[in-house]
Amino acid sequence: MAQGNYSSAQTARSRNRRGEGHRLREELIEAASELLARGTSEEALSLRAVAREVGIAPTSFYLHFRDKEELLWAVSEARFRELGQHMDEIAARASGPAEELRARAMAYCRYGLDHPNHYQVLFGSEPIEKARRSLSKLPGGWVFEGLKDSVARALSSGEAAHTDPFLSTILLWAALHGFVTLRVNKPQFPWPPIEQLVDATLETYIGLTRS
Amino acid sequence: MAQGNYSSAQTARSRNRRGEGHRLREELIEAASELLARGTSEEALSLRAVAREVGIAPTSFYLHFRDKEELLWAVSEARFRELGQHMDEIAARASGPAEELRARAMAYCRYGLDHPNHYQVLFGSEPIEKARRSLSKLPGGWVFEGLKDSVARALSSGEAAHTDPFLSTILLWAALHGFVTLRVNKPQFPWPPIEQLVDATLETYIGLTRS
DNA sequence: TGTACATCAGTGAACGCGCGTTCACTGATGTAC
DNA sequence: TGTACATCAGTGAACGCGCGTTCACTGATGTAC
Repeated sequence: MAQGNYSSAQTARSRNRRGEGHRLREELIEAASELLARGTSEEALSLRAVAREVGIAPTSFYLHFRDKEELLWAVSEARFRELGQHMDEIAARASGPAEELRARAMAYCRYGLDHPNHYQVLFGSEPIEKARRSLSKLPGGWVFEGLKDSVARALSSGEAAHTDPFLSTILLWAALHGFVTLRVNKPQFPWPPIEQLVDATLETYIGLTRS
Repeated sequence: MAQGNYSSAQTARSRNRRGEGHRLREELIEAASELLARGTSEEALSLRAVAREVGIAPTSFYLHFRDKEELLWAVSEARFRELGQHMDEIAARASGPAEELRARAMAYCRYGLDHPNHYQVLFGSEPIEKARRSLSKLPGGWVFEGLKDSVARALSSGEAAHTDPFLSTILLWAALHGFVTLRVNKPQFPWPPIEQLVDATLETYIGLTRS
């Protein structure tokens, strides 16, 4: 009897109860994230590897996703939620708009440096849907909006109240993105501590000075 | 008679003359670059596709490279040279340190936006050799050095002569890198013109004002 | 000047692998009667 | 309470593909004598 051998799965999987087939969808998303976290690149990630990780037959993948793109879309939704929550939590502990913005910026960098392959899914590849959407409907757009609000509060509480928050946020975002991705991709470069880079950026762009 | 069919090659290739086998090496580098320019991603690039493009048997690849990594290393050397020359040429036409720095920064962005997959090879992936090297020996390190010199000249000719050129160059580089990669990866985002972003960056980091 | 030969530049068949995707199928379980 | 059945959650065999890599080979050409 030639039985399937999905040996990667930790526990022999038992099928979901009737009406709970959708749970497999979440399992697939988390398995894909796990493989990414373990070092598989977004491009190298295969459906078969994800199925193996979950402990199902390769064909069962199609019960919940049309293809890899649809899976990665779902992964990015989940990871964006995670990044957003992470930033909100850290920011909530800060006192005052300046510290909050700094906390948000640092949380963003930490997430990218600690989860480079998840970060890559979020910001390092073209999303599937090319249709134009409003900014907040864009995948992860609300993370940007959260940052922008924080920038706006910091600006209006400081000396640079006249500066355009939208432009400032773009400049800040691009800087943080640059720090994260270059540091990940060029680890041999003599990088200063990330805090120094973030502080220098906030100081020059937003006019924040370290308290 | 079953002959190999390397149909991708434009012209039927004739073998190199004795003592000129090394020419195939250059052909392979340029073929790989061409495929990247046409949209194949760095990861998806295959030895067989490169061989097909050149018009040789897949096995002939091994006459000049051990594997794909070695090929990509050679591609990045060639493309770094190209980027450096491009920046130098554009900078040479500028008048004064401020305009020269602006020209360099814009040339960097233009290169990245016009050749996203080449840019990806240069700055978007980990190089093979992990050994620590001096900055100028790092692949493309001299491009950074050129930018740093330009930053230093602009700084000392302006009002911010006290600022550290090394740190300023890192901040500038990361900002430019962020503009390029985010714009490429998130084309649906309402980006302002690249010139506006670069000018705003130079103004805040280096203290340049648009003449 | 003629020829044997070494070398150089590349070939061609073959391999095993993992992949995405298809198709018809299975077997447990909840439900209608 | 018992049972037939529909449905749901997932299986398993099979396919063709392109890939990296191996190995022994070929055939043109320059060179030594």
